[in-house]
Amino acid sequence: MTRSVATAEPMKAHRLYLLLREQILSGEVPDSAKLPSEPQLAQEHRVSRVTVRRALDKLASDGMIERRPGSGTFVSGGQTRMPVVADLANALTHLVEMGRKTGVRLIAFSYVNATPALAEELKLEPGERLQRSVRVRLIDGQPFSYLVTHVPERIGISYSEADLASTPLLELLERTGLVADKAQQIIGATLASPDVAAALDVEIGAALLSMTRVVYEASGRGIEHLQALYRPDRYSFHMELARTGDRGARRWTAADSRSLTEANENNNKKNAREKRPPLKRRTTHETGRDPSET
Amino acid sequence: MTRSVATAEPMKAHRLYLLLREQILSGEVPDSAKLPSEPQLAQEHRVSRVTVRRALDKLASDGMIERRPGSGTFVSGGQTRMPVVADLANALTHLVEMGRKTGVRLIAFSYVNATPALAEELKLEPGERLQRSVRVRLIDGQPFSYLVTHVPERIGISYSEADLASTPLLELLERTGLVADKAQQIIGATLASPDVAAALDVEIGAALLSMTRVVYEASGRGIEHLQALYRPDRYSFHMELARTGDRGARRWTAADSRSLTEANENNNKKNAREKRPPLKRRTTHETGRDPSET
DNA sequence: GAAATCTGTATCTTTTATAGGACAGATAGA
DNA sequence: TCTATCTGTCCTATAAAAGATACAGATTTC
Repeated sequence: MTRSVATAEPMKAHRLYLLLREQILSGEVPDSAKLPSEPQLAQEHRVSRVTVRRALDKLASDGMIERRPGSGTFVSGGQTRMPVVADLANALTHLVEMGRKTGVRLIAFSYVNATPALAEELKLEPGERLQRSVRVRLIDGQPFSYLVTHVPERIGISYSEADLASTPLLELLERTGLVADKAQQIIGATLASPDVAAALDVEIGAALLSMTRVVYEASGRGIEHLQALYRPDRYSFHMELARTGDRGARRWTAADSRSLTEANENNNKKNAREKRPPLKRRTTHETGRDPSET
Repeated sequence: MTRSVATAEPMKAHRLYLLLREQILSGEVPDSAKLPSEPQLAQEHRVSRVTVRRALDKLASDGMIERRPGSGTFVSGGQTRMPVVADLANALTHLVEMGRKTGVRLIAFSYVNATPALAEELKLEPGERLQRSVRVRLIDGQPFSYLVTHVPERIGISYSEADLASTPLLELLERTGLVADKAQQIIGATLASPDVAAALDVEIGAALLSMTRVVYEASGRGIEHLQALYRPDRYSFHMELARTGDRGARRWTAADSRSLTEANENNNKKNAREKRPPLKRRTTHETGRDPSET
């Protein structure tokens, strides 16, 4: 229960903007292709031309489209997102090796009581003390993931706040002698709430990839609960599958992998955004701070 | 370029509604817990109480919360979503075995020219003819996925429109003697555009899980391009991971799996929604139809 | 060169989401 | 019982998003 709804923007226009933006970025609308005319868009989307116009204005100021009076509106070149790093199996360990600068911002750090849901997932007693931390990961200075982790207090005290801002949590855990044995991941999707929207530098209603991961040690007790939110334009899950087995019992075997997606250079144009509301962080009793990136 | 933006709803209210809904459904706010008071919510989220009220009204009409004058607003019991079926590796083949009734609705069927993006992904010539089909999968009568598939024409003609409405595409392909060799999947997130929103029976701005899959035959040529959109409350990707290897070279090995999520029964209450706009399907030149479920 | 179809621009109106109060009735705790 | 704190209701005011319309200038097409 910490979040806030704000922003007063032309809504229909903004929606249309997000939609078109997506279609362009995803390559659904080819580069240099001509968009439907404003009246057409207006009709198709059941809004007035003024609204369409507002959406296109935004796209134009993002440098994503080019408007040619008399002829039409066109998609600017080089818009399609391209996956860049394919990072096998786990984490971002390889990113560094690949020469990308990653960073972490510690946003919040506190100790809380386990909610029933958390306790159940971690297989702990309800109400048990947990260390809660909120971090944002950056790649080349750009935020791409928002991580909320919960770790049993007895484990959490073995490392410092500063450690969190510089070292992957799993590594910290294993340093303390704990052995991660198995884990469970669930991947879904959510809307960006205002605080994560601010942290990830996305619009408030934007779609985010979400991953919930619970790591267990051999004894079966949970040692880490991670709730991660990713910017889908900067991070996505990739997997290569191979067809194995004979007919009748054919299967796909997965070689799971994740990958970062190259941020679109064009989007940095007008992205010195106007609206960065005076959002109040740490609404509850979190002792927050913003350590420098690593 | 077929989509429409519509809907005139209280926006901030709606956003707040979605947010709270999520927090409740995800168990972030425990069952039977007391929500912050209306004035509190108003302050935290920087909106007026009227707006908070509208959001809560919606939640209440969904049966998700219970309001007790004088004391507060409480989360109704049995809200947390529970995963039900864990379907290993590929597809939904196991669902049937598990006794769930699945169905397919064929929404559109046509032949189109490959866009550059499609051609590249499928490793075909740009402009090549493709069979395009749009389907919606149902589980127990409830839509959970929206599938847009593209298949090279020469392959597509080997089965009928009716086949599509009754048989999984991959099976159809392999029936024709084609051998799927490898595939690539990318999982991300998107916003629901009006047409898919209608098809999946979700709100228009809702977050959707998206998966893009390209299947190749041994020769390396693409034989299927699938763009799938999932309702995250009904479908999500699950994976169990095991920690393998010694320290220094430890890895997570994945046993990929997906799972369906039990739909929340409470939501069927007022879900005879008012607003189901007279959306026009098949905006382009698609010959559509709505075959009965299988 | 005329017609059709674009985008650019400007003005005016309608609609409505949101804010901000005031107040009654219910409930819980001191 | 008194007080503080809820939700339930009703009202008005304001800001602004969205719609409607008309027209100028560019471009393409025939």
